[in-house]
Amino acid sequence: MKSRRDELVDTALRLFYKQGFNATGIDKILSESGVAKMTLYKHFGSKGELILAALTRRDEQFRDWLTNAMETASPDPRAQLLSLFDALEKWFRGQAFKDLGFAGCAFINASGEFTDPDHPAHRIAKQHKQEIVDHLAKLCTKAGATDPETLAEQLALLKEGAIVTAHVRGMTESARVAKTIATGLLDAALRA
Amino acid sequence: MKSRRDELVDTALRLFYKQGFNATGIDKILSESGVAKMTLYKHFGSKGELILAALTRRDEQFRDWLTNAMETASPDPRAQLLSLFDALEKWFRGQAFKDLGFAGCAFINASGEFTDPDHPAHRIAKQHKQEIVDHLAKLCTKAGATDPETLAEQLALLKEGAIVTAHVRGMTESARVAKTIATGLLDAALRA
DNA sequence: ATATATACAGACCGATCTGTCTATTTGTCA
DNA sequence: TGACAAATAGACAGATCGGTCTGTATATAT
Repeated sequence: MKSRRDELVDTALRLFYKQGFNATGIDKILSESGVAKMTLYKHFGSKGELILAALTRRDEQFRDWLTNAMETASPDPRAQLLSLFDALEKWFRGQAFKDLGFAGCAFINASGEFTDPDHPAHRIAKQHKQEIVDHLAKLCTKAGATDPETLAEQLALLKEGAIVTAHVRGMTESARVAKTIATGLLDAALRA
Repeated sequence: MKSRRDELVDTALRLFYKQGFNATGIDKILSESGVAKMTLYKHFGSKGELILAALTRRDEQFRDWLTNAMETASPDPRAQLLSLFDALEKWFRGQAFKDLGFAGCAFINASGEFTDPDHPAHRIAKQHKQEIVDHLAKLCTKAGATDPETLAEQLALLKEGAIVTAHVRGMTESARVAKTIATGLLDAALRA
């Protein structure tokens, strides 16, 4: 059973994601979640803190989904790395987070609204991206890459490019474009 | 000598880019540009139209800068394609648009705030990205690629990935990561 | 010099924003 | 049952939002 706090964070995440952070007012989050205003300000000191809580929730949710999708795909680390792009394509098609759909990456969007790198929301976004790179690097090591950090950075860059292309241009095939490039990179890096 | 309209669009672009669209109020644009409110509403029917004008201006400005940087780099189309990533790195370092600096891609940011693909601002963003892909495809053809469209999509995806990585994570080296991958792609595609 | 277009300053409007406050209701546990 | 914590509804404040309006000043061109 969900607490009032969870109800708030989930509703906030959904609205922030679909309509933007600054464009989403507190009152809409309250009415859609059925929570009273004072309850919000008891759990969070301000709208800003609710934004951070929503992003933190998204970080957990997204990384859990991604790591699970990759682990499920195959036991082989190389195949797991490639399955990243299959997972992305499902996401782009709206098959990953049913109540959210696809509206780009919440952390890219947050960085676009809060461009200052020191803004707390931007920091969370940066941290989220870094944790994904770290996860990829571990897999690259397991796969036997001679320079796992560099390979992980390359794969992560392909992932970001695919997300942006899918969102801005509505091109869900971007996942396959990225996967093709990634296949070549893995072929070259794991040949040794 | 700049018209009042240009003054408005330039100021609006700068503020929208650095602070976001929804977070930037009309009054701030007016006070910083020194233009009267009625003048704004004589030239533009609404804030929304000013947003579109600012994005249109950015589209011209950015594509002019990019094509010029690439043409200046070399007469060879293959080298021109690679110089895209050198130009990006200069941009990331704040050496491209002095009054604007680097705060990510204005069109990615716009798509993040206006997630609806049918929103006029999102449409402009999509169009901007498409025109860059088209330009790259022309260069790929000139370079002798057997499948210039696919190669252009790949290079464009690398570009988007580099931009996002540079902005969200503050990693200006992302341009070099992308360039390394692009070099491999060009080697393979132009070997024939 | 007069007509015309353009831009100015700034009051003003209704709506909406975040955040505060009071007073009431609900649920839990002893 | 009674006490206590948590959540409720909703009024309210102060600021800011986008947008309208009035009236004045400036500049150019005939």
